Amino acid sequence: MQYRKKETKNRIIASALTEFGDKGYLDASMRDIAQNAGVSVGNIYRYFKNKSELFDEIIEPAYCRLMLEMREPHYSRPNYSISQIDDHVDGVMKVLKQYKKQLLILADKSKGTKYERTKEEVVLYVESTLKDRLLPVLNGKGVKVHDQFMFYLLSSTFMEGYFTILRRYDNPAKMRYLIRELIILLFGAIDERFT
Amino acid sequence: MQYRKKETKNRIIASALTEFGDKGYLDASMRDIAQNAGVSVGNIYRYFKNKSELFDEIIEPAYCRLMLEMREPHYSRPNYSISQIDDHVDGVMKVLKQYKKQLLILADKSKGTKYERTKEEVVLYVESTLKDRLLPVLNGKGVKVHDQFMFYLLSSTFMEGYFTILRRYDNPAKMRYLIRELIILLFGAIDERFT
Amino acid sequence: MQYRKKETKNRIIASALTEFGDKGYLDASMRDIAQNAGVSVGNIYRYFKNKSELFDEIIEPAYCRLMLEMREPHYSRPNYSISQIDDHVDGVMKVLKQYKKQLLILADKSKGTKYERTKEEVVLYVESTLKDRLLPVLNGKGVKVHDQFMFYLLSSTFMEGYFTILRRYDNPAKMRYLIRELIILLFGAIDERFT
Amino acid sequence: MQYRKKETKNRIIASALTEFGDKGYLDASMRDIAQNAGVSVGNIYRYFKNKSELFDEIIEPAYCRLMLEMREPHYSRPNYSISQIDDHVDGVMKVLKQYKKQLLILADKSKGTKYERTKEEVVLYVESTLKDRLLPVLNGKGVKVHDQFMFYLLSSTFMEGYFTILRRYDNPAKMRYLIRELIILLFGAIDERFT
DNA sequence: AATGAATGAGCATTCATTCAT
DNA sequence: GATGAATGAATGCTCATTCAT
Repeated sequence: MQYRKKETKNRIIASALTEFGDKGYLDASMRDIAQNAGVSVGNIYRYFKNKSELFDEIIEPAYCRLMLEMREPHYSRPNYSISQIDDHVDGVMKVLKQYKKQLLILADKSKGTKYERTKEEVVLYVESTLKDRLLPVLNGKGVKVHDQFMFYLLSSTFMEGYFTILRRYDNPAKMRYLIRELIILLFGAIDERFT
Repeated sequence: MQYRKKETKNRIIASALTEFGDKGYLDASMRDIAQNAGVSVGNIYRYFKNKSELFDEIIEPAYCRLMLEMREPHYSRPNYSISQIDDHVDGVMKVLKQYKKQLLILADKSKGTKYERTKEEVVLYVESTLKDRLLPVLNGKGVKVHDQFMFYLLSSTFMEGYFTILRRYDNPAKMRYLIRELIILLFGAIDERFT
Repeated sequence: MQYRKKETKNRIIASALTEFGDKGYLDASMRDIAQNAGVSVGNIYRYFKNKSELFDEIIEPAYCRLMLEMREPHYSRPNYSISQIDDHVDGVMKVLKQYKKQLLILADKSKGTKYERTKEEVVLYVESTLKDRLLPVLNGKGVKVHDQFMFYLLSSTFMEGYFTILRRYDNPAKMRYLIRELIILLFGAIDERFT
Repeated sequence: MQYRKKETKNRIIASALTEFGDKGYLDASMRDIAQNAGVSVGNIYRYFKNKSELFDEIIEPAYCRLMLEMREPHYSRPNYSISQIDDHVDGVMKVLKQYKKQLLILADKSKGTKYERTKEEVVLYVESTLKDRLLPVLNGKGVKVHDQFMFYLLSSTFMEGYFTILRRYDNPAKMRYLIRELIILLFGAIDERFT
């Protein structure tokens, strides 16, 4: 056995995930986390230095995984097709299966933590890949993009679509279907409008 | 005599708008609102009965205006055109000019108040007008909509687009342009996809 | 006209009398006193230095009058008769007509002020006159009083009887009748028991 | 392990009893209770939900015991004798031994709580038993009672006598003796006067 | 003489965190 | 390893008092 009991730690983490997901970092209560974990308040502090590090330890793996995933080439290759969309969705689904709760917390419940800008980071990243992919095409066709904020808007809108799906569904098949539709809706759309 | 009364109230309101906008209702601090307004804690309570009514008094006019606006016929008429989009954008712009900060608070920072479900209300309303408008058209064309959640997703995505624009811009002309683009992007898109 | 407007001062005093009588010194609210006097908060402080001196100024005359009255010889003459009781009641009634509210405040609502021990003072004084009057008689008859606290108890009981009457009735004739009955009840009683 | 828990609770209760007894419910300060108990403010709230429940938890047992005691038959049997007085005194003494401080708080320091009318309740109850017991006797003797308020006055006076004894003495033998004297004084007296 | 806006210390209560057991 | 008792700073709010007008 290790220095800390794995099972206790897991119960704390599970309880914290729910609490952070329900109330957000700032309004989450250590007492409630302890209670729902069936653990004493003090004992949490044997496993985690404080509320902030409890949050970090729970959220960091999801954050890292997300950052890695975002850098996968199939999110930024310069053209896309149905099969590429499916690569994309496959990749996303793998992350979601492991980290759905954490990602929702990252998106909306991380105010007051060092992760509070994660959603914005992702949006900015998606925006930049959108630009890389679409601008050359548009320039090649002589289209002048009047407002580059449209890329940001599209990116942000896209991400919110994701989170809307995440919040509603657990069924992977369903999620996969809807994400696919969302991509086609938005990026089918943007290609047509700009090209 | 009124002796600065109006000006103090305005300073409190301005400070509260910022505080609620930054931290949300629950995490906003009356002490901080007072401090940033350059006013003593106790003095706030001359103007507002308590934290909850301070929030209400600031947010309610925006909420009412929003609800009225939403019921305007040009948001739900059964077909749309560029000129109708412009009606829509005109209406929205009038609300935004007055209530931008308040609407952003309504959208994301009103947890713990009676307004906490406003964004969801609006999304559901938009969803239902979308269905009313598109379903007959689609049925008329023999298109079978496989998943009605797409209406919700589109509605939610649309609203988030709005709020993204709001957060970024203050210039009305700019906002008008972007909202117009957003509508064309999403609803141009959806018509094509479903029809 | 004097330095301060008499009428305003009177309105404040009347309002304060009611407030102190209802809630006692500590729980009385300067705001409420001002409101019920139809006067601004700040203005009270032109007439009275602070809450404590407002109380003092209202209560002091009654206190002084009470102390004077208590020293009147007919309260302590060494024997008593129906006519002496009537002297007593006459004296008391004169004080009550002027100072009923104040006396009730002195009795029960002066916690936190320098008058908080007034009731006790009076009880002790009555106790001592009781002793002066009865002890010689009792000794003369060879009666041994086992517990001098009985004098205190009788005195205290007597005073509470007074205040019970005061609280209930405003009609002087009624009060006079009841006070007379109370005296006969208690002091008729004590004479018989001890003699 | 319970680790001082019981002892801390007792210290809080003791301190609260003193504080409520000194200042009354409304003016009692949780800070002061904590300080005098040698406990931090927050810790009180581990043991008692709030000020109101701290008061209730301390006072309720005394209140219940008092109400039970009051309904004992020997307080209302239609005639009385020395032995019955001793039953009465025995009963009262048992309550007093346990709940002296609480009864004094109930009597004078419970404004702002659900117990604020307890003394009045008791007085009214005693008044009604007095009437039940004396009126038939008086009617039987052809005595006309001119003013029924005398029953209330006697009852109130009697109760105040009780509380006067309570405030002064802790010695049970002493209290027993004085209560006995008080009853004989007042009810010896009343019988003679009315009969 | 009067107003009522403004102040700030005080209140009851909560909660992340520490620590004796 | 674990408990939960204890701490104290922070919160929303009130109120006697002061002061600019």
